[in-house]
Amino acid sequence: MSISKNQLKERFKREDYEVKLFKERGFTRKSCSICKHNFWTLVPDQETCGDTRCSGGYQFLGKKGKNLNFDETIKSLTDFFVKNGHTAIKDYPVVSRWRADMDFTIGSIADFQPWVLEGIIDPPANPLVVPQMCIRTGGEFSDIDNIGKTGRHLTSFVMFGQHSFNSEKLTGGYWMDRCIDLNFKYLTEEIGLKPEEITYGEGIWAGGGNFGPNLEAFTYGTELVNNVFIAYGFENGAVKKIDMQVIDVGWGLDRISWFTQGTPTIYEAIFPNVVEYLQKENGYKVDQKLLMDYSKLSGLLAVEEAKDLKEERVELAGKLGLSYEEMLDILGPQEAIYAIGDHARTLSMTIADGAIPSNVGGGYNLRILLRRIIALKELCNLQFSIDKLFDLQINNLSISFPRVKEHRDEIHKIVDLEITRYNETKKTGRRIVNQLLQKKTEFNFKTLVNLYQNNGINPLMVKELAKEKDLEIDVPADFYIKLEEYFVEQKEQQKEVKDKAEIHLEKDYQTFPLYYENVYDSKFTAEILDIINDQYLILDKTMFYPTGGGQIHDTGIIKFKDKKYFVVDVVKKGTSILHKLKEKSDLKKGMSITGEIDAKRRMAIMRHHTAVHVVNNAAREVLGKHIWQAGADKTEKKARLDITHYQSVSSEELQEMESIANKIIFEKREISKLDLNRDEAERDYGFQIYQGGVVPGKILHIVSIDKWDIEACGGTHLDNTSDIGIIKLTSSERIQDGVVRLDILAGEPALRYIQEQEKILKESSAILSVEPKLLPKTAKKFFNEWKEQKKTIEGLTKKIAELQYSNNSTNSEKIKHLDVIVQKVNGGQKELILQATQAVKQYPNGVCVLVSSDDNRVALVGARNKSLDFDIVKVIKDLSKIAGGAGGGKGEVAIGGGSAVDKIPDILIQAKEIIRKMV
RNA sequence: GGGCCGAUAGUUCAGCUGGAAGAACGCUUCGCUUGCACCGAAGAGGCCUCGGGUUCAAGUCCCGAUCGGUCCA
Repeated sequence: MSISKNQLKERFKREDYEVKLFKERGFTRKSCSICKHNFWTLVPDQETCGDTRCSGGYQFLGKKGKNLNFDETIKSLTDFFVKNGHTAIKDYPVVSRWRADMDFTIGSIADFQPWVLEGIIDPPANPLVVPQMCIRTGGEFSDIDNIGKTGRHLTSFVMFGQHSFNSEKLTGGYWMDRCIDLNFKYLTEEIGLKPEEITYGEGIWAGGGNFGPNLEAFTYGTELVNNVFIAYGFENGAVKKIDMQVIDVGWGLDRISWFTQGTPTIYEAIFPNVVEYLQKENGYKVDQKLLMDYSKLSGLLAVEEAKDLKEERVELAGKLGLSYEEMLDILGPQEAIYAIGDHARTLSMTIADGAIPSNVGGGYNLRILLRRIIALKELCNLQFSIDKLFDLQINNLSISFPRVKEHRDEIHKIVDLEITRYNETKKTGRRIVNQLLQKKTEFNFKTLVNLYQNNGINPLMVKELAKEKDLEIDVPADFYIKLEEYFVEQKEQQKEVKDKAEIHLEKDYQTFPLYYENVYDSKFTAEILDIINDQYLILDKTMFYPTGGGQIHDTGIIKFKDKKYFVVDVVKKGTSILHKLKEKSDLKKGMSITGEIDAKRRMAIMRHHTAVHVVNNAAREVLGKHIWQAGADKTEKKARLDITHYQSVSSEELQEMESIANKIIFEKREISKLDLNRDEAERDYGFQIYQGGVVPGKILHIVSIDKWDIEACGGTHLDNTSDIGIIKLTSSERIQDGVVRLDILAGEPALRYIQEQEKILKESSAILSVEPKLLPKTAKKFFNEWKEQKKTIEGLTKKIAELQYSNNSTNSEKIKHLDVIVQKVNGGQKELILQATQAVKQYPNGVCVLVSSDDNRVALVGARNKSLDFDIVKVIKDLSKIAGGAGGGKGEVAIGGGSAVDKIPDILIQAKEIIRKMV
């Protein structure tokens, strides 16, 4: 399946690109004198293809055209294509919940993957156009660091998708001829280009295992739009025409708008008021001619080719007649302003669609964007209000995407919270670096990596902090490259995921699901379509729900005549539902069986599942409109609901949700279920229905709780909320930044939980002989008393020790010049230490060994007077050996012990013996 | 999704190869002074996050959980 682009290129010949328009108008096919790519033009002596590099940069800057702003451009394109037989559909959210393989919508075609492109469901219209806002925070197109520097890169942009779908069963589609006709027509008639100003460059597009030819429209040194024709794929290594051939034209809407206005950069074209605001607040003005020259050259920066951007920019400065430093000085703030505008726009859009800055997933990219806004603001010492900045971008976006302004409050709240968190991190970072500086730690690579990875302090920050202390720190120039290598090493060590052994089906069977008809039914009859390995039963229809959509499968029995077979697992494979029997069986294809699901278990599962839907909206009511379901799990015993939220849920909030959820039960709300076509459902209810994430298939099972919650959900649900009985939210935890997990019990398990809690409460209060109401107060009292008594004991032990050894009449024994005390006492290790040290204080030549049997173990402590030269550690070590353990210590005090309690008398004798031998 | 780091007094943290829980600030009381981190003295304040394990002995070593931070895709 891996064929290089060059190999692909050989496949496509002149006839693959020569569309009707080229023949009719007399376009000539030429090879670009610079990049050698083929292109089509109406100007016979044109030498170059028209791409930016080959044309020596952008030629349209400063040249006003149609002057279409962002929103006018959307309208212009929409009107044109609708007029030409396309249906304009509503754009999709930028958070791509319908796809498991990515976080954000990265292209208009993503709206139709995978269901439409795989032919499973029909496109909502054919042909169609969609103004799709897209987010790209990384990759070759928009390395975040380049935003603002190249004049053309954005992290959010509208890809105005023009799509035509062609397959055997679809009608209305068109292919290359009409596509290029329309393309040419729009560029000439609507944008006002002269036919000879347009060239079409030949290219190959490849992605996702498919490929096809593409024609890029160039004019005035810029690519305006790429017409992609996805036609081929691979099968067993051979190239094959695919069943669904798609035209994927993604009009770079922001760029078109820029082109028609001829502003220095794309940023002035699409959010002029933001650029203006940021400049005005800072009294920043830049020479327009310099800016224009700079922008023209910036367009040449070959970011895509992974060259060293800095090197190129040094060159660029030279061309402007400036040194690199001068350029940064003069134009740096301008670049920062562009980037800040871009980032605020992306954040507004993504948060509005339900994303939250976090430490995992797509949320991390958002966190980086926000932190860049703050970092750039500080780096260039810019003055402006973050709130105002976001308000401006929210207003801008809301003209064409009105939903953004509905989320204004949450956007501000989340942004504020993130800024607070960032400041905290920086504060901590400052402290850590200062500590390291004080300790005169060497800032080597390892230290820098640790600071960066663990504390989020990048080398630049370290350098700055050091500077504040008048210290110069050497940061390796290739820090990030080295870091990259370090990551690669780590990655190689990672293990592969083990894949489960799966049942492979030879063919697709159709099992009709009975479980939607009447969810309270439990008995049915069916015919065996097939049985695999004598254990996996496939029926023509079934009431057994297969695991899916976060809901666990049913269990039950299959009966044939008088024989019973237990169903222990149910899974869905395509359109077949497999019933796993507990044991291998003698059932055969074609037999007629009766089935019965475990109705009690099913009921418990349904209670939990419906409860999850109820709680989901309760969360939205209590916490805010930004709440989306981020995952769920429903079983017989409990349910789990993960929701998107930017901070931990307090116990008060949890209780409020619980109250609201139970109110919905008391109100006996009806639950209706209906099957709708996917496109109809999306149209009527919006993307809110995808709470549960990816729902495959053409027909969606819509579950609707009266005036409360509507979701596309394949699970089984009750008919009325009152059937849930009771909902108990037992806990909430923040499983990651931006995601909170709620633990939910419904029905019987909820009751059992409450009873269990009550039992614990009663048992606890019985121990303390108080009524449950007084438990907290009493517990507190006891805890405080315990603490006080602990202290009293400590004080008393000390006193006892002082008293006991204060008079010389204690049974000390002279061994040579030493005053030796050997005693069996009571107490633990700590008390022994206190007593022993007290004892030797009384004798200038004092040596003390104390033994106790504490908790079925021997505790041994030895001490000597400070001024004495005597190895007490050795004594204790030897004695501990007798006790069956070991000991040690340093200097004046030695500690040891063992488990041989019966050896204590012996130890007492040996202690004196050992000491005697040592002096 | 994959890593990494951290949790000790009210706060910020130290605690080495396991062996008697510490500092600074804050707090209380007294003294000296009354003005922008005053000074001096005394004192209170710790289930060392939780649960297992190793050990005679764990704040310290190992495993797990919880919470927090951070980096990458």
